[in-house]
Amino acid sequence: MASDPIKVLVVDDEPNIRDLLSTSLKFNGFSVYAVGNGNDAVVAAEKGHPDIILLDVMLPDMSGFAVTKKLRSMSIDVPVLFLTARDETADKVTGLTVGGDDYLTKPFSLDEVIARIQAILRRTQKADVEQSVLEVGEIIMNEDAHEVFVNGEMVDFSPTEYKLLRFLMSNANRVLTKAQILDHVWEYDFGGEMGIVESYVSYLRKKLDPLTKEPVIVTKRGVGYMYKTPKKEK
Amino acid sequence: MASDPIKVLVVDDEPNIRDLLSTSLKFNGFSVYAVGNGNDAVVAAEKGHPDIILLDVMLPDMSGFAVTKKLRSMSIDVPVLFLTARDETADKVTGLTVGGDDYLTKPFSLDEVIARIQAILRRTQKADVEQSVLEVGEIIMNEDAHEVFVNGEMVDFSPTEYKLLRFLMSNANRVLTKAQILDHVWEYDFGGEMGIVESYVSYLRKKLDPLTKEPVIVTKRGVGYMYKTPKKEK
DNA sequence: GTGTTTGCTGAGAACCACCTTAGAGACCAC
DNA sequence: GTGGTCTCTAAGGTGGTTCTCAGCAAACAC
Repeated sequence: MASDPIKVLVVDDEPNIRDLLSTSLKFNGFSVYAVGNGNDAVVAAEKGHPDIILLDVMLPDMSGFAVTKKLRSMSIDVPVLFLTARDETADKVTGLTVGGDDYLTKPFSLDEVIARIQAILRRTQKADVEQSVLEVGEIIMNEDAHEVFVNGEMVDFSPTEYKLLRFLMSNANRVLTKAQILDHVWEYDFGGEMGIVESYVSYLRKKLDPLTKEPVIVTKRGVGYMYKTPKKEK
Repeated sequence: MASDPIKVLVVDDEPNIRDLLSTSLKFNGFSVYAVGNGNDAVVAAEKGHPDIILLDVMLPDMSGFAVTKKLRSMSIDVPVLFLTARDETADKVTGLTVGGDDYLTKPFSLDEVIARIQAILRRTQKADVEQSVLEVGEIIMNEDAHEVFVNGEMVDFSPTEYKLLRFLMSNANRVLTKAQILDHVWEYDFGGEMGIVESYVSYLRKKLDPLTKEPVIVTKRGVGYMYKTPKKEK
């Protein structure tokens, strides 16, 4: 977070998604510009020099692929994170993630978006982003390899468990409410109850606690959960 | 409290709640403007440039979500603290804590409102507010972690105990009547007796006094209670 | 001193938050 | 398909939390 903020261009025709992404990304320190169709996207990419583009595949005027093709032909090599509906993924997206590109299926979770953006920027070295290794307390999380080591021992996690742990770790020593956790770790259209957070915290504890000196995830009754490190800092 | 006062826009269709919040917030040094429906809220947010909005989810003309959506689409990124009825929480909460936003269920306590507002402003760094660490006398309260240290030793408190202690500490060396305490720490529709304040003061003392040199909560008979620090500051 | 008021505290009942687990169903790999 | 993993729900159990009450102690007034 030292130098200039990372510039993100968001391209999606659904205002809801656009606002959701804008709000979330801005809050995470990115500079965001959002447009709703392909033509505007090309213009914005040309003039705004974004560091990365979040690009919906289905746009009203032209496909997201056409947008990138146009950009490449203009020698604009900004990396792209495609957003696709679940059924578009298999056949269409394959082979598109050339270069540093990647794709994400809708509905996604906000924490996942941030993580993917940082992964792409790390790979393309276009900007200084957070380390790919997140080390907090007794746990080391390697974002590139998707591996977690607890006091030197590797532990397997399901995708959701991994995302939850990452969110807790990146907010170490701060209480997070179940609503916050739900909003960031689960997909944005999740319609279920907050009890699922309790379940997944339970799963994490079952795997983590046998390997740590003290419980790392503490319950703040009536408030939420907190990933706690032994050392106390301000 | 150095520079300009923090501007709060209150949006609620119930005049009682509006007055309650306005009075309380003004008394706490905020500059308050209150409206009763969504359209007025959008106009007020546009013209008044508030630092934060307290927004009821159920409004007569449009939902609180629609209001924020409209604001976001106008690139007005002011953080929002949603006010929801208890039964709305479960299904509707998803997406509320995106960005710097947060939510509070009705009925709430006034002290909680202040604390949440300060927490949001702290996170979004939109204004200079109090530190997240409240240190008064021998007690250190970390608001982010919801942890309290008494002379270096961590002490657990229930949510109500915590709120009471926070209220006493933030009014250190000032006598608070039981009625004041009840009004600020308990939910605004609490129907019980003031004896409960005595009970909770007793709970606090039982936990605090063994760790402090002298009692920190003193009784002013016939008046109320006071959190007392050894050194006296203005 | 006596009586009255006010505050303190422990006990207990009702409630609620949380933990854990089992299981149904979706999804994926082979 | 078939088996396995993963997600999510539901339900029982547990202990924490809230609040009331009643008896006792302390302060006060006379």
